Amino acid sequence: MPDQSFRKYERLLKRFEFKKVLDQGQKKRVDNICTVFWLPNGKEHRRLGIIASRKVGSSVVRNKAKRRIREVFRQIKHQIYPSVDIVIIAGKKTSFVPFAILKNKIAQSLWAQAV
RNA sequence: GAAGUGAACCGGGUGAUCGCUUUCCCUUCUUUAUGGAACGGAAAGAGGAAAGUCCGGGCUCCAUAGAGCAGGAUACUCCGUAACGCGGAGUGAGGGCGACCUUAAGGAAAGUGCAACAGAAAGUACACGGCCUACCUGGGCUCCCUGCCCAGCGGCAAAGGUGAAAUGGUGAGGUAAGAGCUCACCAGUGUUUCUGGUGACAGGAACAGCUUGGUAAACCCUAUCCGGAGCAAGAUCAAAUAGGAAAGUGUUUGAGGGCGGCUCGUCCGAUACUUUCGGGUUGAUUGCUUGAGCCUGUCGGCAACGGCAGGCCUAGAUUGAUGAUCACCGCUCCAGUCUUCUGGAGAACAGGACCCGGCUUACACGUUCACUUCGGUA
RNA sequence: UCCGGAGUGGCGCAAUGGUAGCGCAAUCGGCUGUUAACCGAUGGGUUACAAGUUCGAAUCUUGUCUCCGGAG
Repeated sequence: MPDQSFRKYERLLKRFEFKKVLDQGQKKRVDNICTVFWLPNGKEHRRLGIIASRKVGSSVVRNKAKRRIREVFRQIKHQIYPSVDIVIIAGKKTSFVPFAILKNKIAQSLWAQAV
């Protein structure tokens, strides 16, 4: 059983960290569901940041989108190149597509980047 | 059985695996130490509206929060409450066959304003069309008086049409014509008074004067209440940058400041303000959850609510913790089978951010109680 | 957390208690060989929603919804 934990040092927490990834990283859209940015960070672990603006919906919908993306990252993080910062911008459909589809789509996009 | 009225409740449950936040315990690492980090274990972990931010408080700072003006809010009565614009019980008015519901419900006899169109007139009432010539003046008819006709000076507000609204209504008397001018009854107003009620008010009696329009969710008046800002309040620690430069203005004869405006008062008080140039930080801890707290019982009260006794401890995040997968049970809908099973779909509104009391709004499947009207049967 | 503003035909805007209007757009007709321009006509509104005050409400009052903006 691989480690599926998701601790605080694995997250992006500051405004400038987000800005660096968004400005300098590479971008890919995932089928109207969300948008993924990535940038190598030179550390020994991956870090994830999630953006869910008010356009996505009410606070219930926004929090649900964040939790689902966090869950996907937790399950697939060992398939990703180890030292990279990732920012995912949630879209309106993120909270409503079935979880298996969401997981496959995000995994594919990150897998393609790793190769 | 149908239609309806008013309250109260619920907001799926159990179990498993992985993961998140906080607290406690143990071990290890690090640190002079407080402390910090990691593995493991245990416990706890969103709502009835957490929402809108519409009111009221607690708490913190500004003076132990002061006076007046301005400004704002409220507006039948009594009670409840920390307080309220909230709640309870009543009163008046309006609606409904009824259960019951609605109600910003002080003052128009302090003043200013407003009322389209229509209408004579929309307010110190007026006189379009009308009615009348008793009194007075002039003219005519008439032999004269009496009398008649016309006009004037005047009198009148009954009938007319308009409008949302036109100065009480009906009847009789009265008169030149009329009029609360007088009378009877009715409606309404004011004063005094009796009875009931804590009170709003209700019921009755006497007298007065006949009558005073609507609008204050128009300005306003009256009464009561309100100091300001808000946990990004406030407090502590650490780091970094700077204790900058130039010009102008004011000042111990008091500058300037004390978180909405003005005046006063009071406190602090030696540097303050404006413009231009240049530079830098926005971390950690605390506030932070024991509170007008929740549950049970009992007593007082119609009730809201309050007193007493016992028990309980129940989120504290900061890119912001509740998710993913699975099994079973329960609910709703659809299809098959066929009278109890199988399969599929679905389960709302919605997420704490200092904390409480209310109000308002959103809400799936449902449950319970009390009452009303109509119909049927006995 | 606190504080403002707006909502009227498809679009942009008027109307400060008294018949809901203007421009563009739309539809129809004319002009032209045809289109545009031009000329003439026509339709289109629960004034965001719900209550209330008033004889009468887009306007006044209260509550709600949606959108936009500001301060720290």
